[in-house]
Amino acid sequence: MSYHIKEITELTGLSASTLRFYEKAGVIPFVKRDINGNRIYDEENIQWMDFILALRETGMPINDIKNYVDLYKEGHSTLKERKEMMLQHKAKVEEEVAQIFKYLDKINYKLALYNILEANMNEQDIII
Amino acid sequence: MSYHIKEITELTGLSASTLRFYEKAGVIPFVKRDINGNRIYDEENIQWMDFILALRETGMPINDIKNYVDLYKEGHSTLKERKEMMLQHKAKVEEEVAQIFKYLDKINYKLALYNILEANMNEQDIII
DNA sequence: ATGATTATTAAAGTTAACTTTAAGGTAATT
DNA sequence: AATTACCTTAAAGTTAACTTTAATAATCAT
Repeated sequence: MSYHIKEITELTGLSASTLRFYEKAGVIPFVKRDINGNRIYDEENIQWMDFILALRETGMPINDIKNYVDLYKEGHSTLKERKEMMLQHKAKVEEEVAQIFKYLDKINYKLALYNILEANMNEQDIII
Repeated sequence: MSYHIKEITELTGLSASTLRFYEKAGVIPFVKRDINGNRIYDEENIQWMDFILALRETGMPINDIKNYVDLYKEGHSTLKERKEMMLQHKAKVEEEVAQIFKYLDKINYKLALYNILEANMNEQDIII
């Protein structure tokens, strides 16, 4: 199965210009063209995008993703390097999530205060 | 206790220019000045910053934080509105964290593949 | 065969969140 | 008295990640 850019925008939620931008930035490799020069995406492209989006959505900069893709293009000799990149990225994301939980605690504390304030205000309504 | 900007950079990890930028953007309210016009931060400022950083580090845009601070300045009549903001932000952050976990699954899957590939390569080393 | 839809490119524009620069003021140290 | 270490402002510059624009081309439906 092969798809034109419009179908990929619907599938990924990315705009056509973003898809072109990513391809030019070296993030989406091996996109073929039809006779008119229009992009044609196959299953392999879609699988790549699925994974690349996981990297982007977890905060990996596009230039780092490009570096990862470049290593992939070089072949199996770069396997260890790519694995190392993934391990480091995973560790970074997990650290960030741990931080977010700490910050969520502060937000929850604030919400608890709001609830107490609200309760007190209701009491006054009754007393006065 | 009161502090100059240098001490606050050490305390928060934010640069002096970022602190000035935040203040100008309406994110850090009620910062006083000494006789020479230099900023003086007190405990209340520091507590605010601590909370404001929780909002920023969980992805709230600076302009939204400014709106929140503006509501706070308006007084207790905006309590419900502020609570609503916090509830929505909390929900958004929790949704984002849930997404990140899904993406981490994909990264872990990739890592599992790398481990299998590595194991197979070692086997070949032994056989050949 | 004409208008709508879809695609292409290169280049310029946008936005958020800062950072840097330039020009200057004050205060303590040597 | 001069150097050092702070601080101030306004304005310009930076970076990442896109988006928009402009000019052009192919294909499809009426």
